[in-house]
Amino acid sequence: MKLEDAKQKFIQIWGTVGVEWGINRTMAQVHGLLLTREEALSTEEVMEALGVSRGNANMNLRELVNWGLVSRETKAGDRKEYFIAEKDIWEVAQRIVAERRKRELDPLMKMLEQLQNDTTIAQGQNKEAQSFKKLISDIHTLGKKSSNLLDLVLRLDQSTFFKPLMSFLKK
Amino acid sequence: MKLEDAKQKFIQIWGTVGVEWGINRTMAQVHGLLLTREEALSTEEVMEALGVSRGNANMNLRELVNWGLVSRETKAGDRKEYFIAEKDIWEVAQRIVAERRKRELDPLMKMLEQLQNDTTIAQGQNKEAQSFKKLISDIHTLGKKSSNLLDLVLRLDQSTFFKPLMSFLKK
DNA sequence: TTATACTTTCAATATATTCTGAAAGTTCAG
DNA sequence: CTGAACTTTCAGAATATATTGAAAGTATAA
Repeated sequence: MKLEDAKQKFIQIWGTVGVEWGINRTMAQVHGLLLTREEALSTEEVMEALGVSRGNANMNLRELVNWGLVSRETKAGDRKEYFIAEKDIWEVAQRIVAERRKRELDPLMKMLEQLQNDTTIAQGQNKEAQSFKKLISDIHTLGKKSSNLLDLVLRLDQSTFFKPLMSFLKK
Repeated sequence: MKLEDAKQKFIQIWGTVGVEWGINRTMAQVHGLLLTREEALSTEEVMEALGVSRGNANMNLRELVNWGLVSRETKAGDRKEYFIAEKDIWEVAQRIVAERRKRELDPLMKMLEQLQNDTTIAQGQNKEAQSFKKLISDIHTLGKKSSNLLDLVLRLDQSTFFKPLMSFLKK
């Protein structure tokens, strides 16, 4: 398999993975494309390589920059902007996890707390109300624990994670 | 806030969370509904409570059963099937994590391995090919480590996870 | 076996998401 | 300024996903 074909295949795989993770396909493909390139690419080059429109390329590049997965570069004597992906895959994973926690887990916790307040004030002590409160509380606790676990993992540095320092992770 | 309103709000929240996680809204709402009910509900009751069609209710209940989040029940002298959710939230989380790993992470690893083979055979030793191989290998390694970490977490029992036994997770 | 009670399927429809591309906006060299 | 080079926006079109509901399928009691 030629190198270009392999890169192309990787971009497709990355796009599919993105969709499974609830990220849009083009955004993941643009990310995949930039991961395979050492040099920064212009919007034009991304459009060309993936066959997408200017608007689409622009929007997804911006979103990748927002996620901290891609950064903008400029070249002297050139007005274009160029885009380059963070290549350290541990850094990439950390940013994705951090971003998703911020967007998904944190708001859920807030909503559960709100619901806990609303429910605590007005409920009687009947069995049905009790078990509903337990449900909310259990989910909240699990969310908090998961969040703490993510913190722990994010605080590990790459070498700690990659080298089998924790015996748990060996094999 | 009345208990019924609070339950209703919880179902909406759960639906929204589901969508963010890439699960369809109705499936998450049905799950939310069943989590709030001690007794098993029939398809009719789910249709009624959420205002969805028979086909939709049927399909999403089946999918929840596939995920192991809901089980079927029958009552003596009654031909209907009833559905009841697993209430142990730790069990719920384990099943969701296990299912997503099976559907998302495992296939990704397979595809990366395939790509590694394809690439190793034919590539030269130029710098570009080297860094592409490193990219694939880094992603593969990270995936493997993540998978091992998930295994560890799934092997913990609830009390280990919920009680602050691991000093890491305290606070 | 037949009628009834129930479950499942799936083509048509509705809804939600993503993409396009031309126009408007911005920046900057000259 | 002015215009060329570039970026951003956004209404409409295309695509993908979810839902409906009637018809077909299945199981059981009598």
